[in-house]
Amino acid sequence: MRYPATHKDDTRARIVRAASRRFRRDGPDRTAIGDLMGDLRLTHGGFYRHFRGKDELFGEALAEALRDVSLRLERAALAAPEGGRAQAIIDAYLSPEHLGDVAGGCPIAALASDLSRAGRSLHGTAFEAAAREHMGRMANYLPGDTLDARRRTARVLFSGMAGTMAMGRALADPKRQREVLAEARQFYRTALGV
Amino acid sequence: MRYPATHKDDTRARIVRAASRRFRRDGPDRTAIGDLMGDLRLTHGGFYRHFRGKDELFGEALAEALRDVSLRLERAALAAPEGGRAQAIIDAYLSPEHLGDVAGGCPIAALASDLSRAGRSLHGTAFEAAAREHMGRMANYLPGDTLDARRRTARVLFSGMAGTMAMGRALADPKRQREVLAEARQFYRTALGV
DNA sequence: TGTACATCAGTGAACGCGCGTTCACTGATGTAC
DNA sequence: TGTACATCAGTGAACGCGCGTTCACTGATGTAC
Repeated sequence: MRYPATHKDDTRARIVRAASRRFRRDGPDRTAIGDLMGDLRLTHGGFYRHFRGKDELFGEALAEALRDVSLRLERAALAAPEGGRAQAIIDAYLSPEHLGDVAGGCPIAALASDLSRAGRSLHGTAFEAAAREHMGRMANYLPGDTLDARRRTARVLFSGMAGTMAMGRALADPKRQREVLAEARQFYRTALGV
Repeated sequence: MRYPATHKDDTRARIVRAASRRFRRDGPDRTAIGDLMGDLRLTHGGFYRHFRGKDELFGEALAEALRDVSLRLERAALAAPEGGRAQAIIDAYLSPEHLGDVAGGCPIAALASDLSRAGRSLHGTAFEAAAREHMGRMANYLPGDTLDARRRTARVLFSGMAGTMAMGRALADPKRQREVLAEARQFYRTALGV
């Protein structure tokens, strides 16, 4: 082989990482394979040694992005004292830093309508699994009597906060953006009683 | 003139209406001018007699869609008894009918990430005005001591419900979709105390 | 140890397609006389 | 009332561009002998 045995896996992983950022920033329709490969100083032709096509990459990139964000939120939760973990998650998610970092932020917020359009075609993909995992992980830090109730809360909370994040990013004025985030943090903390 | 004086305005309005449905259903990048004009049995060339380009149409179509939805929600509110209006709005928005009707539903839910990407370029457009109007109109039916507080609630509520709607549509199983809607209706009613 | 060969990640030209936009033209009707 | 002309919404060919995907080729390295 031309390259060490790990090289191909390495390249593949780097493509997924670059894609997860570009997809979040520009959306799937405005992300070109050529630009993506250019991020790694490669050319577009080589892409097909790693993926069947753009759709396959989209699913994987989305899943990785969500796992990333989810683990980051978990770290924020664990850094807070036991009683303040739900609040820590809400504050971390609805932070100005997150609003400013589309490319590294929550893929649900960055790609809400693309996911909605993908609809049934997402069924059974790595992203669906990652979403379930994410809701389960977050449920551990949310209030609720049963695990099921906490999972329900996670679904409503995270889809709601993603919507607010998307709308906040559409605002032109940074001051208004921060206000909306603050309003939402207040709202969700009160709603959850944390 | 070849056509009656009202004809051109008529055609323009019909283009906006068709566009508002196609944009919501397929997203701006997958909506082709040719298809759009085909909806009215016209050809693509004539489009430029009415609009400077696709972007101009996008802004107008979005604004009309939001005004439409907003007025529909207001009618739902007014059909309910005085104490139940906020609930009526939440129930109408988070209904299975709305989930099933992307093309005729809330453009914030249908186009959240496209709006987020549009960012500053939305500033000063008809859509921005329509969004402000919508939040103001809804504020009339929400709880809160001051108009400003009710407006804040409207922003959080509608961006949140839009996110939940987008995520709900991404689910493959209709039963799960209805569950998520019911959870969210419960959540927001409780949060607003209505 | 040295040599010939096989492998395969990556290259870049080419193909096909869809789409936004432009533009010369059409033809039905209103208007001027 | 009748005729010539102007108007302009709409037509459809054409242009230019970007992009996903394919494919023959490259060339560095591992392997066989």
